Amino acid sequence: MRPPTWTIGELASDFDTTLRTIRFYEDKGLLTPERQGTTRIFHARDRVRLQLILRGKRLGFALDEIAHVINMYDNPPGEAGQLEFLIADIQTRRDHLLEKRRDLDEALAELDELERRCRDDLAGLGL
Amino acid sequence: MRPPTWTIGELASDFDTTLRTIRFYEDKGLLTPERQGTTRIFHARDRVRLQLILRGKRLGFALDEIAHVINMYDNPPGEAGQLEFLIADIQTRRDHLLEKRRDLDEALAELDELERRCRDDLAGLGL
DNA sequence: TTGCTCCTCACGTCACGTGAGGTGGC
DNA sequence: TTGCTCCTCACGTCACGTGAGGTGGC
Repeated sequence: MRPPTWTIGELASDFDTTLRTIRFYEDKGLLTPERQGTTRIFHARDRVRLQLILRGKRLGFALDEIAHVINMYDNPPGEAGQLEFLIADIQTRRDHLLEKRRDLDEALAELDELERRCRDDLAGLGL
Repeated sequence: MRPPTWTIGELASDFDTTLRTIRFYEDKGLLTPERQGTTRIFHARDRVRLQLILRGKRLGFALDEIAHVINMYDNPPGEAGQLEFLIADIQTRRDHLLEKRRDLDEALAELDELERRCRDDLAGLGL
């Protein structure tokens, strides 16, 4: 039973992204695939990291920030002061995400309102 | 009673953005401020549009898409076929936003989990 | 041999950031 | 006169997109 591996093309289609993007993340040090000759071989760890990176991007974070977060996640510090610092950091990130959720809910409400207007207009035409 | 107007600096600080960003949006045709000499004067319409643009950006939309949506919003079409097309468009946009909300909730859950691990580690150190 | 997937440059693009240098009214 | 805010280039940056040209195993 070998642990599973993936090619760059498999990861790209699994997560609906591009080869270029994955290579770019490697170039930035966010992914560290094994090599067989020139070809990249990805292991489970990089697969998980890619998923986290892409979700971070969809939420509007910069790559620097994402790198910071997934590295925290990979190895939380062992010292008390650093742990407390990390907990504070988590709190501000949570606040940002909650703000983003308010944005989202407002946008959804406006789409509902716009659809309602459209349906009213349609009904008006139908007379 | 004159209708209110704003300078570029006022809008930038009200919405926590930069002069450069606002000028860039004008350059792209998303904002159309009045001019007094070279100085820009913004009216209520552009203020509202700026708010919508910035929220769209925070949600990760491209400027082209945002332009499309706020123009729909400004003047919904009068013809039945176009109205139905717009309603379908609204539906796919809503789906995208709901997907984004799932991303958000997952990220929030993981932050909670990370914080829990940190607190456990802290408690372990405290013995 | 043909297809398919992989590779490395390297220039282009989108959405601004960041000075450089200058103007206009309290 | 000094400060403040406004202005227009224009080059830099971040996160990739998009070919150009080439390699390697079924």
